Amino acid sequence: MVSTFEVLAEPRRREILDLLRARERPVGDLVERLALSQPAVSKHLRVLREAGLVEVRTDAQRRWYRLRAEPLRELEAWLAPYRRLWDEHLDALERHLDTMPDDPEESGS
Amino acid sequence: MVSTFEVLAEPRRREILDLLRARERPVGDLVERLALSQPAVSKHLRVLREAGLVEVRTDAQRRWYRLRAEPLRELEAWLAPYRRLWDEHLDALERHLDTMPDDPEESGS
DNA sequence: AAGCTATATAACCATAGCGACATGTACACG
DNA sequence: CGTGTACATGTCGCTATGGTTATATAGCTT
Repeated sequence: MVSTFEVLAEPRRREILDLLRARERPVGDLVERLALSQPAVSKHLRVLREAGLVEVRTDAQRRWYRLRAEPLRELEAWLAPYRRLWDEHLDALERHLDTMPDDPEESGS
Repeated sequence: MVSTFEVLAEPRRREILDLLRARERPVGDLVERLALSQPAVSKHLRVLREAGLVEVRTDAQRRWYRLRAEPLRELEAWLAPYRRLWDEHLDALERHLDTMPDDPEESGS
């Protein structure tokens, strides 16, 4: 099994998800937009499927792929504790700038 | 150059960041806690450094590594549009459950 | 049933990533 | 100034991954 992080490491797979964010799409549609071979796209879709990031619906020969955002919560959860950190750093920077004297030439080069 | 996504695909690197979230640490400390060889850890640290996810401070022979959360904003930014999606889906589920009649036997098997 | 369409799978190749071991480098200390 | 400590870097082997080409599968269509 592959973690959500590894699945998203692939730029093409992120592109696919971005495309599916707009709407459900058949494979051929993705192939066109990604300028990638059909088997390559199918392979990525398989990985995404096994990670639960997409669902398929069969309609005659067409397979319509749809986004499933739920596994992205894992990302969200991991990221959460870091969010406060960059906020803190920004605050620190602001405080720093607030206490700076207004002589930009001073510390040059 | 390596994208933040690829950098975070490695479980060990996420572990390293998680450790650094608590406090600045020298390499040896990370080696102990990760049960990984020192060169392996150094290699991961190099990747993290080049991605701007950590900073080093030299103190005699020790190198103290510190977290830099800022590049994680890229993740955050990518994730943002998806966040509403899983919220929407939850809402849809809730609405669905609200309109369900209370006869759990009906749709069995 | 034959043939076309849409997609999946198989087989193969090239490359990259991660690990371990060995070695280089920088600093402290006696 | 040689030795130990703390870390980085080089090299190598293995495995995994992503791409391509060829082929299998499934469903219309006539």
